[in-house]
Amino acid sequence: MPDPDLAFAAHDHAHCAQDALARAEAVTAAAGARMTPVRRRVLEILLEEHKALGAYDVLARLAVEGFGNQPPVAYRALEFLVDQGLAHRIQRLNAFTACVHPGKDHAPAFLICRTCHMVAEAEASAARVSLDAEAAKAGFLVERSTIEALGLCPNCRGQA
Amino acid sequence: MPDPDLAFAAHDHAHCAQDALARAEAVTAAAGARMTPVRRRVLEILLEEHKALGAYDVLARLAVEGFGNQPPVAYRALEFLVDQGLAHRIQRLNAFTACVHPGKDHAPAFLICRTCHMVAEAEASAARVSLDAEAAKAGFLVERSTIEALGLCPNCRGQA
DNA sequence: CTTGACCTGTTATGATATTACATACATAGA
DNA sequence: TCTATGTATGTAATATCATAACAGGTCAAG
Repeated sequence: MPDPDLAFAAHDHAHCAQDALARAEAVTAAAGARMTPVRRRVLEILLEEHKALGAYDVLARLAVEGFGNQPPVAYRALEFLVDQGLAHRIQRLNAFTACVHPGKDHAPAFLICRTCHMVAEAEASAARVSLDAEAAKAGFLVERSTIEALGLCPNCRGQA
Repeated sequence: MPDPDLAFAAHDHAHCAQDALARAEAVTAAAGARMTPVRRRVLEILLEEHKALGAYDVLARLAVEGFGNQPPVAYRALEFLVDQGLAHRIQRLNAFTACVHPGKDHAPAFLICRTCHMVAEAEASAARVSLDAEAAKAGFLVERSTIEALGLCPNCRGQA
């Protein structure tokens, strides 16, 4: 993860989002998957901010733009994006966020600010190694793991 | 955590559960909290197996036993138990599991078997240290974190 | 024996997610 | 080009998870 925790830092977000979108196109092309209008639009919506959106929030946006307005429309597009590694599901929030580093094979930790609700990705490999090792002691084989932190982002810390 | 990953090992479960219950009484007494019939019963239900139960599963059990049969009855008892550290919420499952080590101040990782659905607690401090450090690099202050692993428990690995 | 805090129960509703089925589209093979 | 096949989308209906708001009951401190 070359640009850690981008989300909290001031950055050219238009560029950030456009870059992620371009990479997403490349990723799906490489995987032989189809980046359809709904899917692209959902990704764009998620990319607008470094926050997590609920499926119904996304759905509402889609509906006014003439896409379907039933839950499966949103859930399917979101599932596709998650499968392709273009978005992540935040368990703690029952919500979804665009991946900032599409293309990289990664399983990040998420830093969720309880005040401004921004969500950043953080490198999680060290934590995962510890977890896998601890699980191995019990004979448990970890296939996937969820690591999410709730707390205060640098900006909100300053204000408190 | 002195008896790591108890859940997956053969053990005298009646004793395990009874011990947890006894400690729970001690914990609540020490906290000046009330271990009422509903709350005790919910804890007992959770202690019957090393699995996670949804609030509505618990509620159904309560209802046939003459307790209230509306969701808040279960959610309130579960919330109480979680607050007291007597139960944990498993985010990934939207479900709850009894704490195996009540009284110890701990924030474990959870090992969730995708086949038999058993849930074990594992030591998470090393992983937490890594996570906190990584977050600190971004200026993020971690207040609480969720670490959950999905995979195969020793028993189910054997069968695969 | 009353007051105040807390617990329980109920109604109602809100929020999140999936199943099932019908229709439309895209692409590879005849 | 046509058409068969897999895949994507749209919709209705329903399942699952969770909370707000309020009424009544219990308990223990003063």
